[in-house]
Amino acid sequence: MELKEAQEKFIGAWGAFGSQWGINRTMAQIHALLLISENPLSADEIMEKLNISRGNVNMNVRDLITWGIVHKVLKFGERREFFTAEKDIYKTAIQIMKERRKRELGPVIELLSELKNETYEEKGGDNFKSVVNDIHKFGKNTDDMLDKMEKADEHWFTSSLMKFLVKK
Amino acid sequence: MELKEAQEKFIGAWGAFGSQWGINRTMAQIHALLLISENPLSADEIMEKLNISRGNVNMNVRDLITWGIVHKVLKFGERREFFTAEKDIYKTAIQIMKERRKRELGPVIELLSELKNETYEEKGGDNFKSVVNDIHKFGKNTDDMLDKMEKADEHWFTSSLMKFLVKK
DNA sequence: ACTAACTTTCAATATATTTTGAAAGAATAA
DNA sequence: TTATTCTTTCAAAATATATTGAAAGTTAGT
Repeated sequence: MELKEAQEKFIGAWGAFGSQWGINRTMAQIHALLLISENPLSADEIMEKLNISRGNVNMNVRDLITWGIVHKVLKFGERREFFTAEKDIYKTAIQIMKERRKRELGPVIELLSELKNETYEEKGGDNFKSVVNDIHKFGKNTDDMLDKMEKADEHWFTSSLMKFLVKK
Repeated sequence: MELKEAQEKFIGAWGAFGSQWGINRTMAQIHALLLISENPLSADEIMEKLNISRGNVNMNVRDLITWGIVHKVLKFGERREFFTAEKDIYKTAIQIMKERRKRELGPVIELLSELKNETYEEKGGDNFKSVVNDIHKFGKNTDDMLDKMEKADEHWFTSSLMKFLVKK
């Protein structure tokens, strides 16, 4: 196989994978491209390699930056901006979990707390109350776990956690 | 707050949450509705409560069934089918992880193995090779972890794992 | 076999999301 | 200041996804 072909397969797969998790295909592809590039790339290079418009590159790169997994790189004597992705896959995964936790899990847990503490005039709704309680508990557990993971050092995940879980 | 209002809030939130994770809003709402219903519901009841068409209910319910988190319930003397959701939130979460693992993680790991074992004529692509290796390793770890979780008993997650992770 | 009750299918339609590209905005250099 | 290079914005267009509903299919009772 040619290297280029392998790289394109990788980018395509990463894009497809991302889009099953609510990340748009192009954003995931840009991430993949930056991940495997030897050097930071300019907007023009991304446009060219992925065959997408300038506006599209700009929007998705900025979005990746807000996710904290892509960074601007300034080169001396160059006016343009270059972009690079965090290469440590562990850090990247933690960063994504951290963001999703903040953006999505947080609001849900808040609503569940609210519903949990609410009182109702009517009788019934026992199953509703118990489901809300259970999900709230589960959500809190998950939230605490993610909190711990975020605060843990870089290799804790693969060392302690994985050993605990996998015990090979 | 009225019970009904609380329930609608819950269904809405669950739908919004799901759609950020690649699950369509209606499917997530049907799931939420079945989750909090005291009794199994018929297609007509789902149509009515969520204000959606018969075809939509049918397709999404069937999809939820293939995910293994909603089940058909037959009532004696009733010709229609009724549907209910697994009420144990832990089981539901494990089931979703199990399915996603099978459907999405599997294929990606397979591609990564393939790319990893590939040999290239050209020089270079060192970063590409190392990224493929790292993601492959990470993917395998995650896969092993999920495998362990699936095989573990029902309360392992909240008991052992959570205690290990959270240590409150 | 026939009918009534219910379920499934799927082409057409509606809705939502993504992408484009040209114009406006910013930064730097001359 | 003015030109040049690069970045950002955003309305319009393209694309993708979800939904409808009527027709076809199925099942069970008479």
